[in-house]
Amino acid sequence: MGAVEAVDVTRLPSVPRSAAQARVISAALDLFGRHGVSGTSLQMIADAIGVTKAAVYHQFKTKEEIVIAVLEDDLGELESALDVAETEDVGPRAREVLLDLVIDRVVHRRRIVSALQHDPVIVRLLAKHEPFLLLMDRLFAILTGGDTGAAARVRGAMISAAIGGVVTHPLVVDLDDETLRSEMRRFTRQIFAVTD
Amino acid sequence: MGAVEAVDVTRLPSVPRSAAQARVISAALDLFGRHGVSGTSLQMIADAIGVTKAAVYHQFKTKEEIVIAVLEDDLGELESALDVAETEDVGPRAREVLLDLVIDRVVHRRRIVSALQHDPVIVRLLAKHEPFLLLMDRLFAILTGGDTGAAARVRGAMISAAIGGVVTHPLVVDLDDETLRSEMRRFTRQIFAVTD
DNA sequence: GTCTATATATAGATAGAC
DNA sequence: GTCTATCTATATATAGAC
Repeated sequence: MGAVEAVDVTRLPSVPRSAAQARVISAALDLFGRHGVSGTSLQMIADAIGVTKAAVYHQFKTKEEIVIAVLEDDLGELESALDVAETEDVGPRAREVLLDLVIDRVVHRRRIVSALQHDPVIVRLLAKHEPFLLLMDRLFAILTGGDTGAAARVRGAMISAAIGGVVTHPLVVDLDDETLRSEMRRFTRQIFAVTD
Repeated sequence: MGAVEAVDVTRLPSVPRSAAQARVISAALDLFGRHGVSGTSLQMIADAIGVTKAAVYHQFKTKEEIVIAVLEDDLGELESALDVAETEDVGPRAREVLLDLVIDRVVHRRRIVSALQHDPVIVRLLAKHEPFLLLMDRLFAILTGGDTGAAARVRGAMISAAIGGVVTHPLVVDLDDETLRSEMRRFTRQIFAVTD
């Protein structure tokens, strides 16, 4: 037998993209963030790149494939953050590392994150996407410290929702990234310091 | 001059709805929550009620008018909560009353709230809707206690995002409403008790 | 990899009868 | 208040040339 690479189904597939595919993904990510998936047409994506619809369809057979490609790129970042955090033992230290990485990630892309996270099309897609569900398990394990009681889960869910949602909140739109990031860190730590 | 009712532009218009209009609004609210505004067609709304598209268009001239009607109904609840909270002086007590009312509101409609709040079409609409912006000012004034510093605003925004987002979070989907509500209250109070 | 051209379905919206 | 029928624009998607 030849050297066949074993595929690790517990991890996101890392498909190599052509330059043309990368252009589609980048334009789609921006438009999905601003208009939602349903509010973004193939024509809008094509116009943003400066090609025709047919050229986009040459790269991805369907619109859904574009959505999946966008999500795989996006979730790759989250997977990396989890890999780093898991080098620490499960516990407050791993949680702190993870939250710092996640906060960096959402602040850096604050114009896009919130809308994407709640888009009904994306929510539906991810709910049946096995590698994503495994990522969420890893994320929540660190966030709750393994505690599966109602209190720990509500706390984890609220902090997760807070971090994902705050970056586009009207109350903080005029804050610069650095201020927002540091205040988010400070407040998050304060919460854990007290409720642990 | 006759008895002309003065219109209070600082409050939401309370337009009396016919039964047919109420049916449209109710079906639209449900569908917007599940598919987003862009993902919901007039045909879907008509099918949900059991009439034709033309019948829906007889009640509302455009799709946007339906969205606005849905939001006015929805925000009416928020306005009532603010009216109640503002009978207390601005301060921790008003904040506590407001948060309890808002938590009740989002838990009661947990399947819908989160998607609606982040829908790009709705966000755009509300950003130029004066009565809504005034509601947000009142909400944030109570939430921050009038403190306009970065720390207070990030805290207010995170708590606001946490409450709006937690109710549909995967970590808590299996919790019943009562447990979720009481844990949300407990955690929210704990945060304020420590960070005030 | 990108183009023109086209097929097919469905979107939002209106006219006019009952 | 609801219907049938229809208009126009745009959606996803494909065929085939360069």
